[in-house]
Amino acid sequence: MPKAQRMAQMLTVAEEIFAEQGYLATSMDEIAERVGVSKPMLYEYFGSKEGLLIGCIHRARTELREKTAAAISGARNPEEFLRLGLLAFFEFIDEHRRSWALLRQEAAVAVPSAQEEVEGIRQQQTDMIGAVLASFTPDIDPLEAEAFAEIVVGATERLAVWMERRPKVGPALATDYVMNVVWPGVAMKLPEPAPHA
Amino acid sequence: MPKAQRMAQMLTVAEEIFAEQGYLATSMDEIAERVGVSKPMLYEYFGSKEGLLIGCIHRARTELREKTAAAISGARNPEEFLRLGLLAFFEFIDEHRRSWALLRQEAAVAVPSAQEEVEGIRQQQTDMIGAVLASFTPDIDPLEAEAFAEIVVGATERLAVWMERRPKVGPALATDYVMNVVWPGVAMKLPEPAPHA
DNA sequence: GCAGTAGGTTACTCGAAGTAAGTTACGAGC
DNA sequence: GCTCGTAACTTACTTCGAGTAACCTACTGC
Repeated sequence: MPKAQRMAQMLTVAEEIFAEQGYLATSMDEIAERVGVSKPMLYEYFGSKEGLLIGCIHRARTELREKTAAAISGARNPEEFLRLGLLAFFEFIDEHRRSWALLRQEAAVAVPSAQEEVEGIRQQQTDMIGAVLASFTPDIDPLEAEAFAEIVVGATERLAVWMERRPKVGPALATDYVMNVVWPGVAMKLPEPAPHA
Repeated sequence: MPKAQRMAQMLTVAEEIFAEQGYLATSMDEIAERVGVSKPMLYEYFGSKEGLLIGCIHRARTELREKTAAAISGARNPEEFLRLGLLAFFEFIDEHRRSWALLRQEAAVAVPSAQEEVEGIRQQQTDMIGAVLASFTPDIDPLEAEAFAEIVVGATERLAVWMERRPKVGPALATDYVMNVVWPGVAMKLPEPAPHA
């Protein structure tokens, strides 16, 4: 099997097993076996167990970025921008329930570099939100804008975890909850009273 | 050395080394050596490496609960309640910068039971916030109240991490930021227009 | 002065990450 | 239609660290 295809397969299998059992409890031999290949192949392509984990996170991150970019491209005002971005995120999580737990929870633990990958995901989010604020209300205190972005990301992540325990709460409702809490505080800082498009 | 004292010392050393190097990169031999004792003593008192980690988290959790309880005991209205609780949290984080990274990031990774300990911390927080809302606005939708609590906890955690990158932002300012964003959305649901005590 | 136990150690096992060295499949050039 | 190079793969290790068995020692109450 060609390299690219094999790597993709390895990532898929690894993501699944990591999510099932946790990073620590999973052995490279086990992943190799389930891929149908021997352990050194994993090392050939990913360098280390940590490298494999990072590969999983990186792929998810890329996918999330693309979906979000597509979702927000049509927004015309900051509220819509934020809402569409949040919705894209929650939908992504909803589709990846299992892997999500892994990427968020497991990754953090082990390796500094996996940590960085995860932070990269958050960076994407905070940058996006920061950009919304800055473009629509240029006179906002930059530090406060940054804090706001972090708050929204934190709230969103937490609600994503919560969503898993509350099956009745889907992406749309989760988005509403975040917007309800967070938007009034922002609208007060906007130049015009937040036009509803 | 008596058991209780030795255990406390072990926790202190473990917390420090885990925070420095990460959970995975730390060996039990290393911790034992720095404590000045042999490895089986760690196993005698904590059962496993995971047990040791959980011990660290548990101790921090207990301390946080006590500080928070003390801080909010004097609050007279929901806004003050929330503000004092947030402040206590940020101050706790501020005092434990190093350990904080560990408890939040490392714990998640490894072990299901460590995960539970960390969730226990969040549970404390969400329960507290949920209680505030419920007691002051009894007619709120319970699911929405829960969502709100999760949002506040997520926002707070995220801002705590951010605080470490922004040394100028201390507990007081962090509390303000969270309140600024989050409070207007809640105040709208309160029976009276949120009296400032 | 002796018994029991709290606090401690040395010296192992075992499993999993990571590696060295070698093997097979297969397309390009003659 | 053979052969050379390389991409894809394997077997058989080494190494390191979690966890354990078995044994030691000093103090405390009787």
